[in-house]
Amino acid sequence: MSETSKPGNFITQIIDKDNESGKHGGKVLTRFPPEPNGYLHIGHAKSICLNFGLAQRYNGQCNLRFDDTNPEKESVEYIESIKRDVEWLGFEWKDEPKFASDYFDQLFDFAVQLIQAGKAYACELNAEQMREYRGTLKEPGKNSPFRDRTVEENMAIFMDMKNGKYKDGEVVLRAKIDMASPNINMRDPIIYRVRHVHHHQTGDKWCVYPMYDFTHCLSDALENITHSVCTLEFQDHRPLYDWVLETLKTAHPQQIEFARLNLNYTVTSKRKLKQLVDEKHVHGWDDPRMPTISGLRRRGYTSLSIRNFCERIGVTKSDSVVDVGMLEHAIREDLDASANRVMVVLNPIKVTLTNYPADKEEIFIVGNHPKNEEAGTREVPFSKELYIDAADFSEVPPRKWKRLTLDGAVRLRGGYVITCDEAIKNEAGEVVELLCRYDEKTLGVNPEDYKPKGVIHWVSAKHAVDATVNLYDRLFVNEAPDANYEDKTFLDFINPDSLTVLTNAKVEPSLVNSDKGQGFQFEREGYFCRDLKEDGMVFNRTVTLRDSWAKIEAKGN
RNA sequence: UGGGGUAUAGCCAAGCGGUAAGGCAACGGGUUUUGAUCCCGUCAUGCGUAGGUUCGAAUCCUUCUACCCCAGCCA
Repeated sequence: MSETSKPGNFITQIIDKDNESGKHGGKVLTRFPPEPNGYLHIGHAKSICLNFGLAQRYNGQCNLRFDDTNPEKESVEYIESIKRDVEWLGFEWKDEPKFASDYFDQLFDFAVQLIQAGKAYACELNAEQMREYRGTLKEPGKNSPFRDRTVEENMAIFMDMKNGKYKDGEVVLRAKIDMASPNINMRDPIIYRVRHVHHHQTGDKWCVYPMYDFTHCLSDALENITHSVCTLEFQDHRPLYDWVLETLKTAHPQQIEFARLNLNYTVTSKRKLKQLVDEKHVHGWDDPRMPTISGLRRRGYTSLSIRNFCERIGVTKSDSVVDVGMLEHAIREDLDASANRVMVVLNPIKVTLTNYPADKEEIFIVGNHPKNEEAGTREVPFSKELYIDAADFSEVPPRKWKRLTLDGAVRLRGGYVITCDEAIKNEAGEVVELLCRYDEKTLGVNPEDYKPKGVIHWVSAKHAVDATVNLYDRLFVNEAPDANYEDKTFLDFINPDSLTVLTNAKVEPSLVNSDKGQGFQFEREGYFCRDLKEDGMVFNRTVTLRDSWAKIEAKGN
């Protein structure tokens, strides 16, 4: 049954109808079929959530299949990263991961069947001639001079192709369909080519490799896939998909196309992502600024937030561009509920409490989460000298200022109310230290005769731990870096401030015991996570908190 | 008339002949020891255009328009 609280889409409607008519015997078997030629990105996450989600919804299953028919571009490193990413997203594929290359023998036999049925032929047109014979979008193509070879001749050549008697590019095997078809994919498409290269799975066994259009439909059929979900650009390939399966009389999965994900301020094309990595505009595929699954993970995105995001954007056939704000909302929502709060001073300025004993120390018990008691408490040490953020003090405060200022009082989060008496400056006129008084009657209670302006975070200087904090911002300053511009490429839109490294941050001591990858809310600053790779105190900003003060400030006071 | 698709708010998206869901964003207001969260409220007489059918149309028909994809021995 398709009983579920989750909203459906046009694909679930198709499946519901299939289930009513008993088309696939009520079974649902989907597949996620990446080519292992790069790392998975947020666009793949949409496809993964869709395919595995469909399987879950209908109590079916989903295969992970590597579409590895073009070995030159592929590698085992990519295969491993893809498995890791799919698993991390929280999905389980049916049985062992599958490879199109597992079917090379059967695919070869299918090609032989086509030849024997007079539906495929060996063609020795070179690439340039092939293009000429293909025709154009508006003009029909013309038949290859090799189109009417005998079955025997085609068989002999195909065997010679397989046996290495041809060099790369000398001959191909083509399906014999219709050179005048208005659909270019049907103009005798190439189904096998000669390529003397090592394959990461099959080694040197083969020097002929099947093309996508021949491989994909048959792999689906061999696995008894019921619904073969792919992106819109394959719509024109569906007639060929159906032709191959009908001609070979195999099982016949239904190809269904949906719109791929586009995100503004982001590029999601493997070619461009690879370029960012190769040209070192970022520090690798898992750079936290990358829209790759591994980049998002290192940035601090949770798999739940990505799944929620994919669910919310929906599945349709219309090209659309989703606002990255939606992604940011998804991670804020998850982390607000799940991340423990902690105090970290990003740009420290010293505060000395003139009326606090020099040798005194206190331990405050502070809640880890404002709405979840089960998150427990932690000990936060307090002493005479503290750090607060430079941005939390202003000598000449703007209107509506709710932070520290001369003669102003403010609550130290989880601690006392303090009042600032004096700002000490260096020769350059910059404030380097604040002399304040604390009100000993204000621990846990509000003062009776005056009202603190606001609440700021802090850390005890003596107990603070130094940390490096990577402040990440969006990688591109242009909403559509991917679009075609006359004189600019996406590289021209790279945000020069996409990464700001703070090396002087002061974190509260409890953070020393954090785990790599663990997410926190640095109170009043944003959500951060301990870096997955670095051993020391290195934190990455996942996303800022929503900031209504920034809006007020921007409007001018 | 090359073929294949898509058009609902700033963005995503429900809707499937009975009178425009929801989310994001934005904007007001309330609560708050995070300018966060949370809560309350506002936000399409309108569904790409122009006609038609109908008691009734975003939904059916016709016209036009805009945008996306296709001429790899890539997937």
